[in-house]
Amino acid sequence: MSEALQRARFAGDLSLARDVAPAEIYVERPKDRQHGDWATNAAMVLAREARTAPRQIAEAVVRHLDSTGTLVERAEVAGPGFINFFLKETWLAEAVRAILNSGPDYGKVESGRGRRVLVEFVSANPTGPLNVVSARHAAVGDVLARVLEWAGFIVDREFYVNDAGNQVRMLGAAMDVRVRQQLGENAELPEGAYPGEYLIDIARQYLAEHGADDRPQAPAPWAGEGAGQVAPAAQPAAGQDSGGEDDEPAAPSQKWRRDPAYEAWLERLARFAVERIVAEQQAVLREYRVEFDRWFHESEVRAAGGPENVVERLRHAGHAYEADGAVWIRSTSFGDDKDRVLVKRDGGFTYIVPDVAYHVNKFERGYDHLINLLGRDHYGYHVRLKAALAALGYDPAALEIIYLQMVHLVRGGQEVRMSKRRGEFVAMADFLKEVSVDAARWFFLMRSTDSELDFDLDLANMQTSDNPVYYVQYAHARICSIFRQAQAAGLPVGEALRGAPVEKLTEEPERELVRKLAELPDEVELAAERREPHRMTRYALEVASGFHSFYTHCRVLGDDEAVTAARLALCAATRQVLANVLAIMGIRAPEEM
RNA sequence: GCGCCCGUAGCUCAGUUGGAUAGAGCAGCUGCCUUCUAAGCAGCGGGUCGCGGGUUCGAGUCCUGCCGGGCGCGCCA
Repeated sequence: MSEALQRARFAGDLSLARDVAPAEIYVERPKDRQHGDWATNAAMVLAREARTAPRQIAEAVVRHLDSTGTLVERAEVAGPGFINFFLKETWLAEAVRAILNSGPDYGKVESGRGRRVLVEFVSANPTGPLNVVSARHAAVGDVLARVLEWAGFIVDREFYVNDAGNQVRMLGAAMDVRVRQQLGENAELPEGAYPGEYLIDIARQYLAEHGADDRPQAPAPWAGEGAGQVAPAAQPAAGQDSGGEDDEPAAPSQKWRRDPAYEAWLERLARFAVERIVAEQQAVLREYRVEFDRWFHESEVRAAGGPENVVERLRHAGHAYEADGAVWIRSTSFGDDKDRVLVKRDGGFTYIVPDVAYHVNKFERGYDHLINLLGRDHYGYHVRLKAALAALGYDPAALEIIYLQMVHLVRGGQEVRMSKRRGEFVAMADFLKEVSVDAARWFFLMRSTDSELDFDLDLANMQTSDNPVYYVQYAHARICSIFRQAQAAGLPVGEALRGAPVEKLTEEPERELVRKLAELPDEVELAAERREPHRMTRYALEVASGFHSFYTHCRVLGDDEAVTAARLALCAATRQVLANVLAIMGIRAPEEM
């Protein structure tokens, strides 16, 4: 329909102004119903070039407008030069039929044109359970992926597991201590190790499955006096984690010697722990209705020599150099404000190298576009990553980083501090015992990604009014209830409604509701294009509101057979739209409440 | 210090890339259940869009300078 408007408009324009870039010309739905169903600012944009008053142009355009064969009833010039289009009444009936015909596919659009997109999100470190912050990332990432799918992209969801490097070694060290403690030995966590209680269970499991016979007899490398080699700074901080861990342990001050047997033992312990922790993360995310197409392990990239390859390619391309005993990338040539170390003086890779290798891998898998969701505390990282990828010859514009703002939990009007050190770390699994998945997903989706989010536990838990999730679900349940009654009364339901006399929908609440339902495809397209999944919550509320208003003003099951059939058709269309938009959000559409 | 984000009703936030009279929920007040779910509907009150300049037919939106809050600037990950 908007295409028809475009064509009509251009046909009118041509007689007046010559080629004009239509970039700033748009057609939109006016906020005020007085201003028609659609409006365009074309005349005002053209005014300067045509050196003519906007109203004069608008009037000329309207005179030349040929709307035969379109849904346009008439066009009016208004205000400073807006052209307002009023549609024929029949378009409302057409809209209802279109929804019923498309069913579960209603709202899908083709703006993605089949392009392949990889959305990487959560990617929390495999060193502990997921926290509440990950729940926001999971909801936003998953729904962004769904929105993109509805917009015609081919989407894969991926979770990057940082199961290599120093932090994993620290995990092994913490495991070693927990194992010793299980064996009744007096052991203390080294500085920088993970203090979490969860490792106690995992240590117990390890002993149950493997015993401790292969444990090296030497004292722990961080406890001894004769430290040989300088250990790398070991702050097992957030990694590509979603952030929110503000009280990570400090880096160890003592030296740490490297004993091969001990390193191997730590490696075994760490691998065991990572496996358990990742399995736990997978279970929690599945409960949260987030399914990843792939859990990509950093160790895969490492094993394939990815990091070495990246450094080699950069050297070869002349973008890497040596200084101060380290290897650097000349990222300043690609927009970074300083060069970055690739290979540390001790021979280890900095975090970015395997990460670049991972992104090279993504490109090699044929994706047209990459989207990463990162915590706000990682801001600035994208400059480095893009610089490195550009240096390797990839298009940095194909990588898109979305930063998610912080989450604050609120209970009883008070902020719940999320702090590991103070023992108030809120695990996602515990969080989901308190809040339903539906409510959690909704509340995390509600805000735009670059807005901080206060999660009100009291409100999300409310099973009564005030809770927006229930408001929307209630609308769906109400419709289902109507259909139960209709069916019992032998009225037409399901397929039979396709032939309903929907032109009988003439009451204002009915028309308002239809207009809202007709917006779903546009909403999907906008949400996908602008990466704004939070639009879906807003839209769902508007649909629900439109329905509740219709419901109280227009009796569905009435005396007039034709009106009843038409209203049932409207109910069916509304139920379909609600079901579809809830499906996009991964929230249930209950049949009764 | 440099960079980025945020600042809109008492509170939490929308605001369709610069459009017409700035919206919603919560909180407050007033009405509406003999019939399809009142987990609902209708209405009232509530604003210097942080402050000052600028750009233009037109600014919450763009530019600029301040003010306030947050985050980032490691041979950490």
